Amino acid sequence: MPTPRAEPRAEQRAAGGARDRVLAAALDLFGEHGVSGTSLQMIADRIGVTKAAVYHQFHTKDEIVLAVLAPAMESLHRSIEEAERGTTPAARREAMLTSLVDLAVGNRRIAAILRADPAAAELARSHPALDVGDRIRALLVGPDPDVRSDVAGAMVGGALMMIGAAPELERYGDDELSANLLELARDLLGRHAGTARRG
Amino acid sequence: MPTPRAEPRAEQRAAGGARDRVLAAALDLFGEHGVSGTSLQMIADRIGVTKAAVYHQFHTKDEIVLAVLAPAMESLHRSIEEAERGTTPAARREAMLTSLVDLAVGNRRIAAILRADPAAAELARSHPALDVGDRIRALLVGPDPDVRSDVAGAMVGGALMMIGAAPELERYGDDELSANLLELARDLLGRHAGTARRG
DNA sequence: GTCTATAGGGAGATAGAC
DNA sequence: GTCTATCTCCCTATAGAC
Repeated sequence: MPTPRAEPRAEQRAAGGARDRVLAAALDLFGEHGVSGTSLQMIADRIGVTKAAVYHQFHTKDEIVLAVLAPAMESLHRSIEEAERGTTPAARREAMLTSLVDLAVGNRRIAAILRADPAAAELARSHPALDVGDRIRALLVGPDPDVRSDVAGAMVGGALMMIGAAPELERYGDDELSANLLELARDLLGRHAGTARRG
Repeated sequence: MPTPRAEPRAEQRAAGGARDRVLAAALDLFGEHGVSGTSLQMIADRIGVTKAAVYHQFHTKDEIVLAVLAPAMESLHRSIEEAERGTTPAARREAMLTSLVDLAVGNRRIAAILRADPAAAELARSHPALDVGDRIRALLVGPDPDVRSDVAGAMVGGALMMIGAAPELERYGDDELSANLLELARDLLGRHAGTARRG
């Protein structure tokens, strides 16, 4: 067979090209020091090149942040659209909750980044995927929640955001963690489903 | 009667002295932009003085961060010590949970700061009050938790950290919020109390 | 794709006058 | 307690050679 593309060199194979190595290093460092606390110099040092080499891949720091967050953002967006197609409130809640748990567990470190930086969260909102807090909340607790549902929804959201930062959960695999999170979250949200009347 | 102390001037009365005005501005700005995202220039501008005036009160930025966090840290420390004096696991859990909810609700913005910056969290650990994650966890879920209790404990911890960042909860008063949080957290943690055996 | 070199600005921090 | 002025360092970002 012919060679459609040149073989990547050893350093590139490690993470699939210079661009990907930048993103991998950025993901690490954002998690350790926050986005504001991470400089391009740190990213360059981590992969053993100079700042200028990093700038050849991404022209601004914001581009790097967005590129790190993009896959999770897009996945979240697809999950919301899909959940909104559910025909009953319970079905919509269950679909959103399942996707959210999977997403949070599968991207523990990205959740930690969004948790960890107001600037990053704002940047993410410029992406057509994360001005979606209201849509997620509506899917989880309905359009007009009472206090208790509101608090339960915030607890679930907060818990999912924080799982990446909990050292005692690192020893659990994705499947085990997801199953337990899902069960407890369902419990928290579902307890009063259909009975949430006021007065 | 004599005058034991000079009257504070008008600008000082607003927040009780220059030092307190710095701390108040810092609390605001840390919440808005994170700790790393807040410069001394921003703090100085907010209260209408120069950086040098701020440096007269605190010799480093870290000092400001610690001073902002200190009251909550000390309160947390006292709560842990008190909870550890409980005579049964259930009593210790209940004491810790109650204090934790009160603390988180009463200091929503400080929780947001700790949530929002790895550097701030690390700084806080240098204070003799917040290498205490393990002690809190032991009080909430016992010394040898199963998966489910571990996840439940992390959910409660995460939820409490995030409540300051949830816009939909801002409209609730402290009492209403505390009551609902406490009830739901108790539920999450207590469901399996005494039955958490393995094998 | 990576380098050296550098521009331009804002960061934390200090000195000394008022 | 606050100011002006200044220091040093590191940041993001750019230019141009290899």
